[in-house]
Amino acid sequence: MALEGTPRARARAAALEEIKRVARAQLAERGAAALSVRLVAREVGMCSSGVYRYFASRDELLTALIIDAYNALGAAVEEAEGAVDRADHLERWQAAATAIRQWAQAHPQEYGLVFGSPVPGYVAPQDTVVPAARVPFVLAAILRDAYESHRVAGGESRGDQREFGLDPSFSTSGMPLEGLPDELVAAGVRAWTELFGLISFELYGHLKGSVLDGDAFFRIACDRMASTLGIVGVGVDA
Amino acid sequence: MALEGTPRARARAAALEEIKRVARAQLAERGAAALSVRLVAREVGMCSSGVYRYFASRDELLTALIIDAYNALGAAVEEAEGAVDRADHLERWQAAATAIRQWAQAHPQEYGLVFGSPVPGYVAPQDTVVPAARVPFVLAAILRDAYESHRVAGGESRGDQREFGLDPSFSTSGMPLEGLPDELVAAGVRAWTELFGLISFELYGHLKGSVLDGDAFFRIACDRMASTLGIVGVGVDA
DNA sequence: ACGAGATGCAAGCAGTGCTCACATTCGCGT
DNA sequence: ACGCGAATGTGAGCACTGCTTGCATCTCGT
Repeated sequence: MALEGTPRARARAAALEEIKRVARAQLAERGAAALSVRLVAREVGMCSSGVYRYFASRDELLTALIIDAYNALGAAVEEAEGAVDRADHLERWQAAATAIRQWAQAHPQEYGLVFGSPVPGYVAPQDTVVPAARVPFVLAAILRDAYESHRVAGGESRGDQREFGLDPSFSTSGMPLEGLPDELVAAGVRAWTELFGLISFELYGHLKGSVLDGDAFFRIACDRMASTLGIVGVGVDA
Repeated sequence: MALEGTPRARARAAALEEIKRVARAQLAERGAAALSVRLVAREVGMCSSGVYRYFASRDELLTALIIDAYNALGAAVEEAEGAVDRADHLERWQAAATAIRQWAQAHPQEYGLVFGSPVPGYVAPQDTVVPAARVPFVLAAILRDAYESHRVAGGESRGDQREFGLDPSFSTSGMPLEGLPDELVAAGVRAWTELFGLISFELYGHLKGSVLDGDAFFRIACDRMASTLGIVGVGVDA
């Protein structure tokens, strides 16, 4: 990992990382709209136009930060979920969900960059799809493991995902969802959206006045979601 | 309604509305970040500094648009839900949910302004809370009506909303939720967040690759939510 | 050792939000 | 009916932005 490539390439990579580091700091404390190339340049110690040797535009810099954010969130979730007994599916679900929420609260601006309203004419480049899939992948794996550990005869995928509005290529495109009943996959997607809907609503203050103890509400909500998905704790029979 | 107040006041109100109209148009086609006071001023036909007689800052103009957006969404939902047989709770739920989704898709930028990531240091002023409550109010009323029409003995609120993380003042602050079991109120809040989470995810492209037929998926998801909340159609016994 | 390409700089363009001193104009109280 | 004061619109200007371009410089691979 360390010191690979020519010195030139290493210097370039270092500068790139330094710019992103400074940009991330400014993003965190001033918000995405206030992120200024000139300010970043000043703080990095170079002329504003120098940054354009590394990022063709402000948008491209933002895109880099988005990809980093996806990866940071993905890594945090993978680590938290990976530290749990594989057989305790409920705890794995709770760990993953809690990790998402905690990361969001620790990095609200980066979270907003990714899951908030996209900036004006912004279209997500292809580079984001792999990092973006890391969290759904973790959640899907929990769902599949839980399903397989309590599998009962029948209830297989009936191949009519379209009835649920699902994309037929979804279950076969790397996501660990093969063989799961469509109904369950659809419920999983619903839980996924609820998870992020809840976290976003809480983060953006829409729950002010209705939810007082965000921790408690979130924990219970996750419990209910897991229960709906047939995800149970260790030592519990289906 | 028409022609109230002094001529001055009417002229001012007209100018205010005209500015908001133009701003809303620009917001719709260029996004919130690109909304420019100078451009609005030009299009309205006055010098850029003139608009500052009406809005103290760009942020204040945006806030006005946010309030209008809340009210437009609220009105759309109220109208759609109000056109349904009062006794058909399931259809009322579907109508309200569908109205939210359709409004969001018809006004993505305004929706994003309200439910997306808040701009940098932005804090929602108090003026937004009443308009913001219109949609939750409609949903809560459906939930209450459904509950009361199938009420069974017991299951009342036990007064320990805190256990669910709920705000004790929530049920008694105008929202039509008095007397509902805490568990049900909590489930209602969850459905509320799922609804907006789903709409946001779809609108922002996070479901690309998993959901193919958004209409179908949304309809089924709403069905399941309603079912979880005990909201059933007319002529169905509890 | 040298040449080429990568890197950084300064100046500049067009645009932004916002302020301020200045006209004008309108309408309310007398 | 009239005059004064407030409300309204103007234009210049400040400090900032993203981004481009021509030029120098410096570094690394051959």
